[in-house]
Amino acid sequence: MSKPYGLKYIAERVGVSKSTVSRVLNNKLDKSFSVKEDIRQAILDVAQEVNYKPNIVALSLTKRQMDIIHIIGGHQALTELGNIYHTVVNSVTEVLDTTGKEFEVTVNMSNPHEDLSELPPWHIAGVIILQRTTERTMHEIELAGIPYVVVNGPAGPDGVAVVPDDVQGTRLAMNHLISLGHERIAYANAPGKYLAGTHSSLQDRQQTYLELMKKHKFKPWPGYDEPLDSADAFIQDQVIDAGATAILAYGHMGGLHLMQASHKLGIQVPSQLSLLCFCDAYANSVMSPGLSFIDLGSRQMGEQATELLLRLMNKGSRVVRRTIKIKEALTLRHSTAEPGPL
Amino acid sequence: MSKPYGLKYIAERVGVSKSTVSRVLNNKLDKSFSVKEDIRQAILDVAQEVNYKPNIVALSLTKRQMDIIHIIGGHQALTELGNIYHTVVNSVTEVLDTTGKEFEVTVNMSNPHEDLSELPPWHIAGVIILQRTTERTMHEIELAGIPYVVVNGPAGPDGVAVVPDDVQGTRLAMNHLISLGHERIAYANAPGKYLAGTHSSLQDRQQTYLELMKKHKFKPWPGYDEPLDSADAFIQDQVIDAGATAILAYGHMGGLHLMQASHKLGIQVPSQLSLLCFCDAYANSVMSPGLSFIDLGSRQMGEQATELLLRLMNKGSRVVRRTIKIKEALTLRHSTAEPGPL
DNA sequence: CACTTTATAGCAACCGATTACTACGATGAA
DNA sequence: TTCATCGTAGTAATCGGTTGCTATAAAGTG
Repeated sequence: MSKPYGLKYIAERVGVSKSTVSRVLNNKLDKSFSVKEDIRQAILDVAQEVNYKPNIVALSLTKRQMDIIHIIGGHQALTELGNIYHTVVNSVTEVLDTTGKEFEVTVNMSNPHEDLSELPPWHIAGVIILQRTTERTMHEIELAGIPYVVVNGPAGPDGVAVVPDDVQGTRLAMNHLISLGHERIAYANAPGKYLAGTHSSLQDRQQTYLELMKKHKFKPWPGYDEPLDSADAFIQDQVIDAGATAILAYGHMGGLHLMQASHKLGIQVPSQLSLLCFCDAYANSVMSPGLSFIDLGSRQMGEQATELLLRLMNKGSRVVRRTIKIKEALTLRHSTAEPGPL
Repeated sequence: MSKPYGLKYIAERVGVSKSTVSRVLNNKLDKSFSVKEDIRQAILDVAQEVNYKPNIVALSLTKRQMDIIHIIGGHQALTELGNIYHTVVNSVTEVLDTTGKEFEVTVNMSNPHEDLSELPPWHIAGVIILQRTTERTMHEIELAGIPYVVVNGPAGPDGVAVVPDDVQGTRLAMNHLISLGHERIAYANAPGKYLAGTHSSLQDRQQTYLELMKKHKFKPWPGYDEPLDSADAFIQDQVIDAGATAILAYGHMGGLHLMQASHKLGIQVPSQLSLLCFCDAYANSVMSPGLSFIDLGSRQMGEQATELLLRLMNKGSRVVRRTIKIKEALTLRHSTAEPGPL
C-alpha cells in the first residue's frame, strides 16, 4: 500500500538531486544554497502529491536531537479508570503546545516487560515517566543521558520527580473533618492489589491519618490498616456497627463504592456520614458528583513536569530540586457535614 | 556520558573491518564467512569490555522491520471515563505483542483541531482510529494510502470499520427484560451533549428499543426520546410517578446514575426496578458492580481491528467486508429480575 | 576583456549498522 | 604444473536522510 516515497523518489521525478529536495523541503536556504522558484514548486508539488513524510529512523541517524517527547507508561493512563494520568497527559500536551516549538509527543502504550525497552528506536529529546518504568528502561535513559521527569513516582540520580504532597493533603482532609466536629474518623485504605505495591502515597496518607488522629487524641479507627476490598463490609462494620461518622478514602473508586454502599445500606451522606476521598479533579467531576475530595493536583503535576523537562532539555539551566511536591487542595461537594445522629 | 562505542571502534582496536566484527557479534557464520578463532575471541573480548550495544536507530534503518502503528483519538480514550476505548487500546497492543514483529505504537493525544493533522510527520505503517478523526486527517490518510481501521465509527472508501452490533445487542437486552415479564420498559437515552452527535449507536439503540416495544404491543415508555440529563428526575418521573418496572440505559454513566438515584429515592434494584445498560466490560467490573449490562465487546473490537489492520498492511491480502460488526453480549449482575410490586 | 560575484544545484561523505560480493593465499586434485 | 576449492576477511552498496564543499553559468565590475 503506502509506498516508500522518499527523497530519492521525489528527486528522480523532478529531476534534481536528493540534496536539493532535502534542502527545499526543510527550507534550508543558507547563504550557500538557493533554488529556482519553478524547481522549488515542482519539488513541493510532488512532495505534496505523495504526501512525503521523512523516515523518522533515518532522521534520527543524522540528527543528534529531535523534538520528540516520549511518554512512558501510557498503559497506566488507560488501564485504570479515572486515575491522575489522564489529566497529566493532557496537561503535558497543552503545555507543549504553548511553547511555540513544535514538539511531537509519542506515547508508549505497551505493557511493561522487564526485558523490553520502553524507549522507541529513535532519538528523543526528553521523557516523561508516568509513575514508573522498568529497571531496564530507567537504566537506558540514565545511560543515554536523556532528560526525564517522573510524575508521581521516584526518579533516578539524573531525573526530577513531581509528586503530590500527600502529607499536606491528608492534613487538609483531616483538619476539615475535625473542624466539622468529627472524632470517629475512619480511613478506608487502598484495595488489596495496590497495598502490595510500594507507592509512597500508601504510606503517606495512612501515616498522616494516624498522626492527626493521635495528635487530637482520637483513637485510630479500626480498619485503617486493612485493604478496602468490600465497601459494603466497611460501611457495615465501621459505620453501622462501630459508629464512625466520617471516612477518608484512599482513592476515588473506594470513595465511590463507599458512597454506593452507604446508599444501599441506608446511610445518608452527609447527614449521617461524611465521605472524603483523594481524587483527580476531572475524574471527580465526571464520576461522582457530590463526593468531596482532595484534589491531587494532576493538572499542576503535568504542567510542572513539562516545564521542568523543558528546562532540563536546555543544557544550560540546571534544575536544583530533585523532587517537586505539588500541593493538594480540598474541594467540597457536599459529602461532608457536621456529624449527625446515626 | 556514554561514549559511542560502535562497530567501528571495535574494528579499529582489533584491526579488522567492521563487517567482520558485525558478523562475529551476530554469529553470522554462513557458508561464505568464517574467522580465525583468535580474532573471533579478540572481537568478543573488546565488545565485552566496552559493553557494545548496537545502535538501535541504525539497526532499524537497515532492517526496515520497525513498523509504527499510530492510534488516533487517544484523547477520547482519556476524556471519558470507562468508555470502550481504554479496552480497545489495550487489546490492540496485546495483539500486536503476539505477532512477533516489532511494532511501535504511538498515540495521538492532542485534541482534534480541524486544521491540524493528527498524523505525525514521519512514516507510519498503519492507523487505528478511535471513533473518528478530522476530515483533514481522514483525507491525508486516504491520500497517502495508509492502511487504517476505524473502531466504533464509519470508515472511508479505503478503510475498514469495526463496530458493535447495537441492533443485536439491544434485542438481547429487550428480550431479556421481556422474558422476565416486563412490559413497562423505559429507555434512558444518552445525555444531551451526546445526543447532538451523529453516532450510529444513538439511533440503533433507540430504534431497536422502539421496534421491540411495538413488536410486543407495549407502549414505548415516555422519555425515550429525551436526553438523560438528570437521573433523579428520570427515576421520579418514569418509575415512581409513571410506574416503569425496567430501564434500559444508553450508557454506563447513565446506568450508574440511575442506580444511585434509585437508591436515593428509595427504589430497590432489582426487586422494584430492573436496570440494564450498555457498557464496556472492564468499566462495568470496576465501576458499578451489581449492574447488569450489554457488553459492547470492546476487547473483540480491538482484536478484530488489529487483525484487520495487519491484514491490510499485507499488500497481498485484501479485506472484503468493509464493516465488521461485533456481537454484543448480555452479562447479568443481579440488577434485573421479574417485575415486582412498586 | 578579464576577473569577481552571485545564483543555482550537484557530489560525496556521513550517521551505524547489515550483507552480497569479491579478493587472496593455501591446499588439494588432476 | 595448473586449475578448483576452501578458509578468511575485506570492499562497497544500502537503508533515508543531512550537509560541507564544489562546480558551473550568468551577471556584475573595473
